[in-house]
Amino acid sequence: MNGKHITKLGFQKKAVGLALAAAQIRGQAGLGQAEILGELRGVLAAPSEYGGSVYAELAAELLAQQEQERRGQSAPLRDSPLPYSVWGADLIEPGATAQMDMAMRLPVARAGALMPDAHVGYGLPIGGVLATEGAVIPYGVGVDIGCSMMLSVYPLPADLKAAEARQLLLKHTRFGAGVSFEKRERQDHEVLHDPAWQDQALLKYLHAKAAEQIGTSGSGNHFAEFGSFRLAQPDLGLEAGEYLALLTHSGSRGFGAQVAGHFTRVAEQRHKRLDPAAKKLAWLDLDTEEGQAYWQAMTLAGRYALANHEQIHGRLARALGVTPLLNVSNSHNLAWKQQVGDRELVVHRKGATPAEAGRLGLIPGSMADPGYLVRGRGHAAALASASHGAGRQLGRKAAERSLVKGDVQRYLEQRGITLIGGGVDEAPQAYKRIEDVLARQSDLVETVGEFMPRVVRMDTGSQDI
DNA sequence: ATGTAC
Repeated sequence: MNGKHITKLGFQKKAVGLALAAAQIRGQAGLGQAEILGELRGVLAAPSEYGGSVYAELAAELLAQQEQERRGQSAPLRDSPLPYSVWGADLIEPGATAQMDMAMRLPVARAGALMPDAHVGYGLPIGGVLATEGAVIPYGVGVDIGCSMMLSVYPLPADLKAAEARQLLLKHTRFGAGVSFEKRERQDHEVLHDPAWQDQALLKYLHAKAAEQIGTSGSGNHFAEFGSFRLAQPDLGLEAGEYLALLTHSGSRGFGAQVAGHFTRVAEQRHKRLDPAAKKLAWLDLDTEEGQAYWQAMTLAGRYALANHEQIHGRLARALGVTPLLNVSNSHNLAWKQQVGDRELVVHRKGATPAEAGRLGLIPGSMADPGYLVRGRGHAAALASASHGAGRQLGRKAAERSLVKGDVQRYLEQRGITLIGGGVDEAPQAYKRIEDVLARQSDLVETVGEFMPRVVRMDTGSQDI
């Protein structure tokens, strides 16, 4: 008798172990394998009849699992989507709108909005904002949980030599999938000592990876770049003018990716009868153990991602020998509990910047276009959100197919950009014009300052620029 | 996004 016999009967998750334990006891009582399997079949068919037996614990777990399934299946999709507001509809591909429509048909959906950088993603589109009640959607947060931006403005003129900036980035940042910091370079951080790591087997398991990778940047659209930050008028305690600044885009690395993967699978298991078109929008109820576990892991991944930025900025500030005048950061892949009207809802921002009234946020353009420090206006219909960047206008493969390397190189040269790494799939031409995107959301955020990249580091793409 | 499943 082993786990395979048990799972073959149809037992799942925790029930497998419980069934094995009960089978062992029955075996010791002298029953044969066939007899035990027969009894287990009986328990599976009618768990409520085995309350007082050796199978009591197993039966209770099965009943709980059945209840979970019923919950997930109790409310079907709405026939039509709840209404939601769209910013910059002329910039948004139909596929992204279709995904948002689907999200607004979920029984747990209450409100939503689509930002002008929106494009197709898994489940919820990138640039999608979705408020649910009592439930959280792993793919409503995204694969890179806590993906975020950080800006440091230094008390230095914006004339750092490109060669020096390049050396600093090469020495103090780490890019690439799977990369970690060398053992002797590794730094500790408060977040690694959070008691939450001990609360779940998954988090315990992922702690070592998190400790190895902290302070790294990863791959894809993540970057670290020196540039000039321009403040048109005095603000935030700074005089108007140009400053040297560092802008970074990073996330929760392998740790967050595995948390996302795990809980997405759990959510999909819970909603097996959900319309296949909404499969990637499977949710977890917050009043379940799993929902709470995801919330805890997601929150930890959000703080871990910001800790990555802190270490990147800490290393570079030390190397420059300066203390920043200003440090701003924001997550743009996360869910928050937020008061919406008279209810507390779960607001998912998947590639959307929190933009409550007065709150600072960072909206990057591309490796060769300006990014912006913005101040939120707290627009209610946008659930106090804005775009998280320019947004893709070409998918990665489409960019590699259609963009000409010489055109990309010329674009960088014309703007005086020094690039380390970088792939054609991340070329400026693969993104919407940041000016267009900002123009469509002037009622969501006001511009405070402009950051122009000068020396940019990214992971190497499959096709170098 | 990650480097492929506790």
